[in-house]
Amino acid sequence: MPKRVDHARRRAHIADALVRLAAREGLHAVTMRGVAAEAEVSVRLVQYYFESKGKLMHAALERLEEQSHQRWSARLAGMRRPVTTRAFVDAFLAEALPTDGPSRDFHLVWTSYATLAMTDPELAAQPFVAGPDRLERRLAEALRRAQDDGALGPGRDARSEAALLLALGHGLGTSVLVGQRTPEAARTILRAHLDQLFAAPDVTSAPGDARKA
Amino acid sequence: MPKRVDHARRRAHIADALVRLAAREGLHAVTMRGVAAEAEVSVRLVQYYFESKGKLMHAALERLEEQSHQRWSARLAGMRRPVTTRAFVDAFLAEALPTDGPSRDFHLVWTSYATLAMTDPELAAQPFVAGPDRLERRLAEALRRAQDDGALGPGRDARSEAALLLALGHGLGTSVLVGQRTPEAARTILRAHLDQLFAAPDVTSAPGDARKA
DNA sequence: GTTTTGATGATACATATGTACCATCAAAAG
DNA sequence: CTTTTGATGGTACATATGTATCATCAAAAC
Repeated sequence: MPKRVDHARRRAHIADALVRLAAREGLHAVTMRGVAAEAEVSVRLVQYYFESKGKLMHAALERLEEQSHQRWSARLAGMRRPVTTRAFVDAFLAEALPTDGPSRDFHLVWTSYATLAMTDPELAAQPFVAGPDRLERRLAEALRRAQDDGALGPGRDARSEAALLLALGHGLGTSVLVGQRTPEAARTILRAHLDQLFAAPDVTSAPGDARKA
Repeated sequence: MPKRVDHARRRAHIADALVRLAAREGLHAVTMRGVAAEAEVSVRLVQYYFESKGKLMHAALERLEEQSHQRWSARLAGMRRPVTTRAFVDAFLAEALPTDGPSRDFHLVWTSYATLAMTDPELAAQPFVAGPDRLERRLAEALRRAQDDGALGPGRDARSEAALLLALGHGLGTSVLVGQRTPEAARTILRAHLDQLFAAPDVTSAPGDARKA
């Protein structure tokens, strides 16, 4: 047998090139030749590791998802224990907004894919439903726990609030990507809402929560 | 002089065809030939009334904006006077979500344009900032009036809440377009938030009766 | 009636793009 | 060494697409 190569590595390299290209020039401008150039490989190689452009697009989307999951896990792992509900939700929001470069790239390309999936039946809409759905369930669960602890305002529906937070995150993220708002402004709005949501009667549950001046 | 034609009418006809096509097969699938076929005219005519594809895209976007403004005005005009703040905001939300067919088409194509504008410097990002900005100011103004009347919960920042509502509307709209949520579910979430926002203090006031000083 | 000119049609052209095909190289197996 | 085969390069081909060019038609102006 001749030289063996780590296929997963090559595929990841090329998929990353696609994401970079899409983040820079738009997903609509992604082409086989463009991806090959960005990855600094020949077009043939892109064909070799991904049968067709459709497969490549799917693979890049899966990689995006994987990376997102990875980033989220890393952030969770880096948090001080025990993780309060407020801290958990704060972390979620920080990840939900396009702040630094990589995050911006991720959100931009992800949004592009989502927009594409609205009409293209080839592109499974599943990732755009399953992913957020899972996050929504986790968030709802966290909020429910907070509610049991009395940290959540009364008359709140955890499920509904979780869905709201997710939608709000996406909406604010879009406004940032379009250039309407700065990440800081978006963050401020989000935090204000959280302060309202977690408006405790008089008790401050855990250390590390932000206080308004 | 030979036969004269209403250029504005022809341009509107073709632009509408583009929007229909984009709503059905995606903005990325919009092509000169496709638009011509959808409008049932020759490609030459599309070239004749719009110099290039870029101009056509710009024109269609402007038309979208115009139609949106038109729909909003019509809804406002159809409301029973006097228009309470809550009713105003409700109307805004109803317009912000993709409910019926035309609304869905509008939001889908508008979102596609916005996604495109994130990377394409040709497409002025201005419409995606100026439009929402204006709406945001109007909303903020309405909320401020409501606050003066005591209809808004205390400790609320009208500006911030207006921005939140706009972002929330977009986020929920996207979740509907992707198929994650039904329009009804989105509407429910939105209404729940509004109920919270307009939660009157223990003052017993008749719902829907926001009197002006 | 002839001319003029706005409106419209058909088509050619250069280019971009996805994909298929053929060739080469090098390392492992015999 | 020879053979085998995974990895890679180069390129041709069919098609789609934006745009330019040539042609036609009909109504208004003379």
